[in-house]
Amino acid sequence: MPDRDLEVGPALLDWYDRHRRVLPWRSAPGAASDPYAVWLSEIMLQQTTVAAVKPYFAAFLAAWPTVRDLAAAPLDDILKAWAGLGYYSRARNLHACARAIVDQHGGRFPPDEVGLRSLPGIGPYTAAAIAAIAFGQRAVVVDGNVERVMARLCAVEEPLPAARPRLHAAMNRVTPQSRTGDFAQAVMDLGATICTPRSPACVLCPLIALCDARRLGLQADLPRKSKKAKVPQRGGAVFIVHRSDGCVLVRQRPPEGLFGGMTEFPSTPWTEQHDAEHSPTRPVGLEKLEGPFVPVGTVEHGLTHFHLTLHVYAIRTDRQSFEGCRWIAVDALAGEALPTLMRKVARFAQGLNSETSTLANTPEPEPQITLPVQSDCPKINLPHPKSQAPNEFRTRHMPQRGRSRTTPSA
DNA sequence: GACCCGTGGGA
DNA sequence: TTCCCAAGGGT
Repeated sequence: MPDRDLEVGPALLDWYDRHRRVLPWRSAPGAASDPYAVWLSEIMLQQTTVAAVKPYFAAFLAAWPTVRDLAAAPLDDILKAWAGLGYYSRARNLHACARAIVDQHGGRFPPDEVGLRSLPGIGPYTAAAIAAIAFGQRAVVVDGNVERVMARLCAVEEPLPAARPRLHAAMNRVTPQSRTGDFAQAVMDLGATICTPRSPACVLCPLIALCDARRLGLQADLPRKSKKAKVPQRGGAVFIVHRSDGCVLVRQRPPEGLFGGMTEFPSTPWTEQHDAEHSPTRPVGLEKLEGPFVPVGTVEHGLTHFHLTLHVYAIRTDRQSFEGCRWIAVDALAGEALPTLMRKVARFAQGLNSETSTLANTPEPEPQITLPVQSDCPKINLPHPKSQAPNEFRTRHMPQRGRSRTTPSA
């Protein structure tokens, strides 16, 4: 049905001209877009919601208005600004990509898919998106939205991810020769607002007359997906080592892997058979640390491949140095490259710093030490290194502390 | 293809 | 509560 394929482009572009979302990284209709802004937004939007990206996009653009500014920045500044957004390899690749643009491409983005694809952090989707949106190239842009829309439009019943080649081919057939960038964003807007994963709003859809799934009544069942195994549980102990001057001990994660390059509180490895009752094992580098360990609560955190329970211990010490660690004032934690997981831990650090530890002086009836730390997690997010970034990030309240303990629990 | 890699919001 | 999912990329 090649006629149908030709109708999709005009129908969708017409809809896009009337209903496109207004987003900070989008240029005005018809205006040229800044490749740097397009690239930055595309990297941030990988597996990340528009709402989560907005404040980070604004902060980055304010701090580093051009790719040269970004390339000149220390990686750690970028990690600090990225903290909380997740998938931190994106930030490392962002930095590497900016440097490659400056060092190998004269400070300009390659205007074609092949050139873009060779840069760190730019895969098939992002290369196509930048080529189409920023450079007006005809490219087949396929992300999760596009896959869903194509699966429904063409009633592809083969489950993902096996159906990918078929869905890419469908997008290729439907992509017009001109306004490719607008078309790609139109499909994504449609997927985000109408052709949604659950209960699609077909009555509002500009493609309703062209949609095979709708015709067959399959729209709610597509795309099919192979189901995923549930995530395992892991646990560990994390230590807030604090001095009387209000400093706590932190260290950097290894440069690659989980939370690579980010700041953390020293902790044991996170294992599947962590025993909370067991005496807390000192992390590598803290072997000389002496008790008493004061259990101050637990932190729950969901990650992509496992769920983590961290048992938090506070330890007072006068030792001046620990292998691979550094001291930092509790008040300065907000400016650190702390991932959200560690910001949850950081909540327990506040109030531990005074000479008369509040832990020893606030008797509470509650026998439980475990504290709920859930959705209202720590927005201890940072002011920005260079600019004074938008102050939508700020520390909130302190967690309530459980019963006081002054004796070693281990 | 299979895994790894974060986080927050909605149903 | 639990599960799903969001403008994916790297290995």
